[in-house]
Amino acid sequence: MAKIQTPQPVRGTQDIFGEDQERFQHVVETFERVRRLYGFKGVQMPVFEPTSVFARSLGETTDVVSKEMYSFEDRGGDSLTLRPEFTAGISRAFLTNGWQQHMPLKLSTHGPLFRYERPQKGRYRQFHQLDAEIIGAGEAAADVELLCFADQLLKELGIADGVTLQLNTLGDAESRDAWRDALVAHFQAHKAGLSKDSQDRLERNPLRILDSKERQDRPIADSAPDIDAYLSSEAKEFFAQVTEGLDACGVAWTRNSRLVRGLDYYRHTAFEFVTDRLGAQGTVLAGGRYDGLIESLGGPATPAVGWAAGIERLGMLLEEPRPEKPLITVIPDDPKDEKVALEIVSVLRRAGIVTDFAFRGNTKKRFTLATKRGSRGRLVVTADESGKGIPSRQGHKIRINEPDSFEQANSSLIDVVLEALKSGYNVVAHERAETGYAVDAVLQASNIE
RNA sequence: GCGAUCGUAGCUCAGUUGGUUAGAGCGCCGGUUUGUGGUACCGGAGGUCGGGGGUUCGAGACCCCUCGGUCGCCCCA
Repeated sequence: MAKIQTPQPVRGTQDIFGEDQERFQHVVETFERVRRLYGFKGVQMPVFEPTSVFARSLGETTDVVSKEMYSFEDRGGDSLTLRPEFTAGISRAFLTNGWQQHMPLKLSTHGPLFRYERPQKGRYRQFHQLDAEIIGAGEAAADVELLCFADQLLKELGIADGVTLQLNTLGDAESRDAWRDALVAHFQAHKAGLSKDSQDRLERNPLRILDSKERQDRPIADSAPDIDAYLSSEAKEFFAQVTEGLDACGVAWTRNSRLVRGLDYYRHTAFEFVTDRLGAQGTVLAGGRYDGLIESLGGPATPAVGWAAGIERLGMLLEEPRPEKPLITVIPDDPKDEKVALEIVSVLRRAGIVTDFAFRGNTKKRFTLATKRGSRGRLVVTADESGKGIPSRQGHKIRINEPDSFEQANSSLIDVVLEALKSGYNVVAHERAETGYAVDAVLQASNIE
């Protein structure tokens, strides 16, 4: 028989399972909880959009657009792109749904994004982000609220230690353009001293030379003019309001005048929460103000701010998550007892008890499984010769034990389980078993049909 | 796209300068033991050594190509 080649996953994709899945889930659940505290509405977006949505808003010359997008033609001949980020799609939705009426609109979402990049740890071709945006608010208070949200999220995830908020302003459109011209002039004058990468950047993305890691670029980048000299008084005032607001909220920040954004649409506030624990993938949450974006998509001039955070990266920073364990495993003592056991399982689950049903193998195997899954207690269902048990069948009793507490039969777990069983049965009798670390009980159906 | 490094059982890895039937631990399956089943002991299954080509009497080890992982650059969350 010819052996067929097993399929490989697509490069840079991941199957998230076990502990990774628990980390992922914890990040998303914490995000969902905190965003409600701040009054952000959830929203779901399509995973693909017309290519022009991203091409126009991100800037044609950016790396993301020019070489990292998953773009394809559909059967109707339209060029579509798997979303490489959230902001452009949300802006498009804002326009096509007439969400102007809800301004200022606070939105949040999370889900998969796609970028054709070289995979590394914490960087995938299909990756996942949290996202928060405030659309239609030009006030610095919107920036402050968004940053407080981010700060609280990181704190509640327990990863704020070792993470610093770096803050900068790119000024309004005029400030930014004037600064950019000055930078280009400065770098042009020192072009010969720049690294090859940075010489390329001079054409495409001169702002990026500022945070170059190339040693030979540092003196030139460090001596480049700061934005401050080019800020209009309005832009200066705006940034001051943001920093004062952060101080009022108790959010720690540091000014990084070398912090810039890669995408064209950013104005004013730019920020990154950075950790030193993830190597080259140190940025854990980043964003800024993008007042020009919606206009560039053909809409009315609409101020907006937002951020995004990598779920995988946040998950990697989390403390060891405690695994999900069933509270109790129900074990029929004999195949004949399975139906009754299932009935009990249903009653427990409906009463809110996390219950596992051991359905494979002999009784010993079922106990082994209960141990392996880490359930705190076992509930064994056995036939009861006294005939006092669950009516309409021949009579059953249960035995509950908790292996971790051999000495204490009257543990809280046993009480909790007995209490839950009362929602479906009358517990007519229960007593400590002869072995000393278990409780036997007889159940009687409480509502007889 | 560039540079470095790695790829042996389901998992983590060992396999000495190329040399007979490729090993261990954990996990899995079966059995014995045990205080309700933790533990301990015995046995078993499972590998075309990422894939393809080459050098050689002989390759898991050497060479080339290719596909993946990891780290850095680029870019970015």
